Amino acid sequence: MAVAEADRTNLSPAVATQLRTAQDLFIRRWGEMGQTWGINRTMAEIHALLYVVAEPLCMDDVMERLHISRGNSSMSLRALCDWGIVRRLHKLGERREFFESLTDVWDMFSLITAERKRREMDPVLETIRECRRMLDEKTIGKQAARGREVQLTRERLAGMEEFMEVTNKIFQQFIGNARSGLTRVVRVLLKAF
Amino acid sequence: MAVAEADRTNLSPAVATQLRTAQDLFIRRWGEMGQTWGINRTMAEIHALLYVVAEPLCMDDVMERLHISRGNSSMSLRALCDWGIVRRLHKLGERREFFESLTDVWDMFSLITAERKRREMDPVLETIRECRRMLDEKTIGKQAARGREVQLTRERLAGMEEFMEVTNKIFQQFIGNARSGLTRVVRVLLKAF
DNA sequence: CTCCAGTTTCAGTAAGTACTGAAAGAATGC
DNA sequence: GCATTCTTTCAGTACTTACTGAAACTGGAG
Repeated sequence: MAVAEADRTNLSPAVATQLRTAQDLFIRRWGEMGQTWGINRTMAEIHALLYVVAEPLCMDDVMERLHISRGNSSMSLRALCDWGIVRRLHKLGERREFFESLTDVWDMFSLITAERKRREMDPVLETIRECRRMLDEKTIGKQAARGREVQLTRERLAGMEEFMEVTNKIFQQFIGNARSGLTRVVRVLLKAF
Repeated sequence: MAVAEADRTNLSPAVATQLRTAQDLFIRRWGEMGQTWGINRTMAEIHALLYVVAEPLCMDDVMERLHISRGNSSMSLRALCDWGIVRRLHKLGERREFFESLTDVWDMFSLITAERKRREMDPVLETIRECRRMLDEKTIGKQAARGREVQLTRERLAGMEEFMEVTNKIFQQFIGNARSGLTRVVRVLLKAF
């Protein structure tokens, strides 16, 4: 149990409380932020917990600490593992499984970015291309393609496509490069401006 | 009315249908994407509509085109204006108001980025700093601050703070620079890697 | 095989969010 | 002043998403 583990350390009760308070504050805020970015609160909280305690926890630890049900823990932990930002961990001689967060924030960011790009940006980009195809000369004829309204819409679609392609390229730089990539990016940027 | 306006143009019915189909497809996808990023679907759809038709529309146009109520239109349009990505527009001799989207995608991105940074990242960063303060030597004493668990949590919080500070700086570059800033960023990046 | 510790699944429900429609409020013109 | 046209607000409701808890499942030990 986590309790037994806590006992191993020699934190005074006052310090232990302070530690927990600080962790809880972080967890709460992280959960709130997740929500506004389209990540469900509990999932973000579990992740924050695993990240901030910096030690593998089992499902019961998570349930107890965040006051959530077994079912919820199970599903959320699975989702976090699917994202790749949490790992399952077998301790030798232990029957139950433990979970730990990735350590490196930059790696986490890379994983999340890559996944969201794939899930949410790529389909939009594809749709925009399809919309443009529906309005190009080959499809509706040269005459029609010159109509004022068609022209306007075509321009807007083109503008959006260009934008998304560029942001895609930026993401591409982050993905795979992770920490080294990002810090390099930042160095370059801060110098360039 | 928008109908009268459409009549002014000489689109064949077939082309008009095709145009509308393409626009609707874009609007739908944009709405879906918005949802997954924590923006409500209708708001994203209204924005997509105003952007893609590239002509000012009045509230009734919006209601009719997206099949939403007057109340919903009113609130969503107000929110879009608050974000600054949609503008109110008076046509001379017209009683009702029209709405148009910003034209430049890069400007839109800047506005949204700035606002989300302010609303969602800054408070988190402040919280992390507060958590760190709760666990520093001055607050809990030198001895306690060296406890294993306290150390671990402190390291994690520090890692996250560093990350958020760097991403903040990147955002900072975009905000205000908008198009020129971003394209410059991209050029630099593509050269550097 | 059965038992048991641990995990997953999922129907039902609670909580939260978005939307409508009607009523109140503004602004314009007579 | 009143009538007309357009906009906003908000209580009530529909819809969506998240969560629980119990039952089903899994795999190791006896």
